[in-house]
Amino acid sequence: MIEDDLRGWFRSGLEAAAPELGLDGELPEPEVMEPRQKEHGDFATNVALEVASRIAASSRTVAEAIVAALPPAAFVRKVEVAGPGFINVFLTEGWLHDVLRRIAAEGASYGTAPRTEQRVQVEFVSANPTGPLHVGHARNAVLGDALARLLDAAGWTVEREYYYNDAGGQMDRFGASVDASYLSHLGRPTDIPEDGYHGAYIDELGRELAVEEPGWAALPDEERLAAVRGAAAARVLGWIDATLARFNVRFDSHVSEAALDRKGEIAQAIDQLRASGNAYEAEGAVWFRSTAFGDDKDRVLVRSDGRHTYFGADCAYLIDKFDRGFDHLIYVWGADHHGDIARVRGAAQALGFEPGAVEIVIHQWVSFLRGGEPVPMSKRAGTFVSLDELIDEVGADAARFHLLLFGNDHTMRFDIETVRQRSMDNPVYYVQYGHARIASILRTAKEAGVVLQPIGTVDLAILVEPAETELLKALAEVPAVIAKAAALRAPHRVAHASQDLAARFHRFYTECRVVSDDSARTQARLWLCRASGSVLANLLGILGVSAPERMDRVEGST
RNA sequence: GCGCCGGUAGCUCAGUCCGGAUAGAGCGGGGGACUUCUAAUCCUCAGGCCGCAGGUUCGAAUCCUGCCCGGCGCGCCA
Repeated sequence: MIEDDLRGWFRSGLEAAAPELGLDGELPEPEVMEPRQKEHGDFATNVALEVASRIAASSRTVAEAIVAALPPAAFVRKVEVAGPGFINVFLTEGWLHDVLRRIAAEGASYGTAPRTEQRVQVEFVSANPTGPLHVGHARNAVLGDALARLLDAAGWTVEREYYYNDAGGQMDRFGASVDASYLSHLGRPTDIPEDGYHGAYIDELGRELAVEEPGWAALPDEERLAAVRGAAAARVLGWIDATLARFNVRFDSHVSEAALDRKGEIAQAIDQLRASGNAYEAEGAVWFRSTAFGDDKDRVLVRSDGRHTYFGADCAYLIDKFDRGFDHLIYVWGADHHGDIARVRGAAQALGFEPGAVEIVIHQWVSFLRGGEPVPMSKRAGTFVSLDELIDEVGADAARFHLLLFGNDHTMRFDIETVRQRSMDNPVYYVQYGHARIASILRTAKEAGVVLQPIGTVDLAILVEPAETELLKALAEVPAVIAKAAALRAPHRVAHASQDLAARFHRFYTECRVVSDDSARTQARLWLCRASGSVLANLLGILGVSAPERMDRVEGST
């Protein structure tokens, strides 16, 4: 990457100039930045400003000395000292043309880092199977999925996991609700409990089970309830998977709390905490001493009625995860769970794991609106908008892109009316259109009988128009963007990069005719188009958004 | 009351981690560009006490302190 080359170059200049400047001790790693103003060059460093305060010299003097000590370098056209002591570098276009050759060679892997053995698990969605996914799950699903794709691009070996609590009070209420419907459909009218679930899907489940498993009605209450609850949960999990598949979200594994319990892992985990003195009994319950790990309160592992809490199961689940050999664990949680961070990391530490290996990515809430009006949502009352309906209305691509447009810790608005519009309000179509346009150009060239020559034989040096150069620069930045977005767990940076790349392509399209009588220019520009399309597809791929080969105009889409 | 997250153009948001030069983008508003590879596009103009007040620094949207406003959370709920 050019930035790395420049950083090393600046460092050698700095090191060479250090003795005469009287700089001793550790030298800072020069920061390479892209100046906002073109007059300030292609790249710049402020390293002279950084070190000048350490010695009695003006930062400009320091900058001059560093520049004088810089070794010769290819691609560097001009170096100057500017302002208070910035060192600005102007490059020849050759480095940009090299980027094009690199993209041609690397294709779909351009911008990604080499695969490493570092294994990371991303656990997300993890909604309990008490009902279909609704829009409230959308951001978590998309963020977790995009994060997994992004970390994969950054070289991690990634596994995506869905954990669900199929034991506990909520599941009991869900099971009792379906059971009531089940009995009613078999001629034993039964009211759904007051605190139960009331969506239409409950009745659907009850009816299906009544048809398929009428024999359960003869079982004792406990056994029948367990059978109904288990079968209903399995069906709901099936729905959830189907919905997520439509949303382009897939998992490598599903883990059930009840399974952990059956294997005795939960009891074991709690015993382990007791043995190490990190758990104690009080008020008839078993508590984790999370205050010893920075939490503001101790937390209950086993309630006074003998049932473990979700947190108790979480401890067993932590052991389960680490036992599977992950180097790093990421939990994707909504803002309402930020208070749980300290206890989970505390538990990791108490159980003998490296707490730094447990990372929680929090996202803020989404307000769903329809034409400016808030969409009412209550899961128990069954008045939520399901994720399936959202996908029906706006499409998976538009929903995903919109949800990935903003920083994780920003609350965001999602107006279903706006996002469904194929309008300029909708950046996803802007970016996708860029890709479709490129495909269209390549088709046009093919139909015109233009045969793309091997890139090694094409004179790329004729790509010197400002629109071409700006496009090349955007392509050159992509590896750094992906690396940074991954490091910051910030897929929205990828979304913004895709918009920027699309914008630069659209400008290039407007200003530069690709397929023309000038065959040398046609060849060079076709390679630029190919590279742009390939990189755009890579970026969209990280977002889990499709890169269409064509997009037909829609009526009234101006 | 305590904790976490936001507060940047009329609106929605980048930029804050790791301080740099004249703070960016989209939408909306004004004005332009289609006999040309898709006008779902492009160009141009207007629009900013970067919540407020201090502090650190050669330099602060960015770091520190306090405050204001909004969201979320705060012992055996999930």
